[in-house]
Amino acid sequence: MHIYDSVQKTKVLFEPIKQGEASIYVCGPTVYDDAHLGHARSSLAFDLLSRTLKALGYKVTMGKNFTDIDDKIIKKVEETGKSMQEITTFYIDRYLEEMAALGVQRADIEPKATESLQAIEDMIQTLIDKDMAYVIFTGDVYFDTSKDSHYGEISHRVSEDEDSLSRVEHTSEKRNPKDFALWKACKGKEDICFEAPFSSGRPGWHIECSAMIEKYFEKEHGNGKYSIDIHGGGADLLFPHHENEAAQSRCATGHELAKYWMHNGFVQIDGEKMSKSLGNSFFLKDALKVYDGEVLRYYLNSVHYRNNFNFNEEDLQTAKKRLDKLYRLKKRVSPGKASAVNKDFKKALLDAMGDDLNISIALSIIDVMIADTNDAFDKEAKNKALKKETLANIEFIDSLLGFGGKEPFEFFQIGISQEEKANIESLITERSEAKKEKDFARSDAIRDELIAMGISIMDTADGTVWEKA
RNA sequence: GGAACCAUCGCCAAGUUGGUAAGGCCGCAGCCUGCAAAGCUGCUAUUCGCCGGUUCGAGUCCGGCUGGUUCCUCCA
Repeated sequence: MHIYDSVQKTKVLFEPIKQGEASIYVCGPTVYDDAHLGHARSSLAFDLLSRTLKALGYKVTMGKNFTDIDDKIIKKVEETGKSMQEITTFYIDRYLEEMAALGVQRADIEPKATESLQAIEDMIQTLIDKDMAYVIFTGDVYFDTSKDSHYGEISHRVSEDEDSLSRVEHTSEKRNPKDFALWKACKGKEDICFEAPFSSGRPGWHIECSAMIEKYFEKEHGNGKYSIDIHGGGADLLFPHHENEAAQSRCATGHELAKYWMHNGFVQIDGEKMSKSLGNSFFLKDALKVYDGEVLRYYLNSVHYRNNFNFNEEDLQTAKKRLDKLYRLKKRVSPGKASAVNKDFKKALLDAMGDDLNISIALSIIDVMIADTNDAFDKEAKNKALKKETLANIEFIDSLLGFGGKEPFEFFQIGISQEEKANIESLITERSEAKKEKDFARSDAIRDELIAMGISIMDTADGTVWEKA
């Protein structure tokens, strides 16, 4: 398996800390609002990574955190009058539900900041004790970036002279402009605070991930040199978030946080990064109202994870057409029992995905398989061995890439109610009778009626089948 | 202002170590069909933003230019 390491800025051979195992930690969402398409893409990208490593035989341990202490959450508490926990559990549940709809496998470890406070405090205290962090008069604790000679190596940021041009505001209490908060002391009585030796307050964002990785991964997955194999997240997290994480962990523990760093590209709308401030964010829940989760998954995963992704409806329809072809083939070989997956096909897919998740190649291999198989069935409709192998191939696609697992006839009927279904069936029966009597005017009229309803029909050797367009 | 990444057919999009352009959508022709749809077959970039350079040979390496995006501030 080769992966692109964003720190080394090149594709490298993945050599895990522990033979045959892979530990991955991905920065999860701050749970103060619904997930948008960007969260989906990140989640999907690392789901693909996890599935690929599993298919290659690695024992994967996936961690994804929930940041459930944060300024934005507190703001939401103030706005809504609800408790912090009410808000965070609500959005965590929503997040998990929506990711499940996209076929994202659950992480093995899902730590929350609120459940890791001791680990966070311990790490901050260690840094203070080592004089790598300092408490200012307000009770805030800052990390002293000047004490870490490796600071900047993750994001390749030159430290010189940055302050003169930087847009970062200078806080006089900070020793260095780039020092960042490990702990924020509470400001008022209504503020949400946790007691700690240094002050009553709450953790800064960066320290959460470091402490959680240390707490949940280091012992079982680390080797004294690294805590985890791969640390992932969106490209915007590289700096400052991951730089800061790496610095804290390095200074507090004496070893590096992660052996490899991977970052996914953005979802863009009309060529611009999707974000709330731009007012162009697209909630996943809204997309899921209109499109099937599996189609969204296929679409969002159809472009290499490191590239930016320009979301638009036309491309989504194209993606759906491509997925449809797989399901039409599945219809052709269903129902039945799967035999063994074709070895060459499996190897080709694994080779593609093993090359830094080259999904484009993987999808093209699938397209070719579909065409070849259809061709073979056109020539020999009752090739039982091929039917079984095709079912196995599709099962493999589902396990590796997370699509193609549905019952094929149902796939084409998503969103159709029972009454509509009955109506469609009776129209088709009527049309078949008209056809039998060679009343083509009547049968074509019925077909037009169905098309007007958004239903397309196909006459096959086994009778007429229909699909929602 | 500083830094990084990207620029391939009408659209989407692959293309480690330079060796002569995957796949999908759309389109055209054909097979199949009562006609369609679906499926299949064939065709569709002498060319990879522009200009130079290195080389027997460059989409792939080097330099410059132009255009786009991102990061430097919360952010997937």
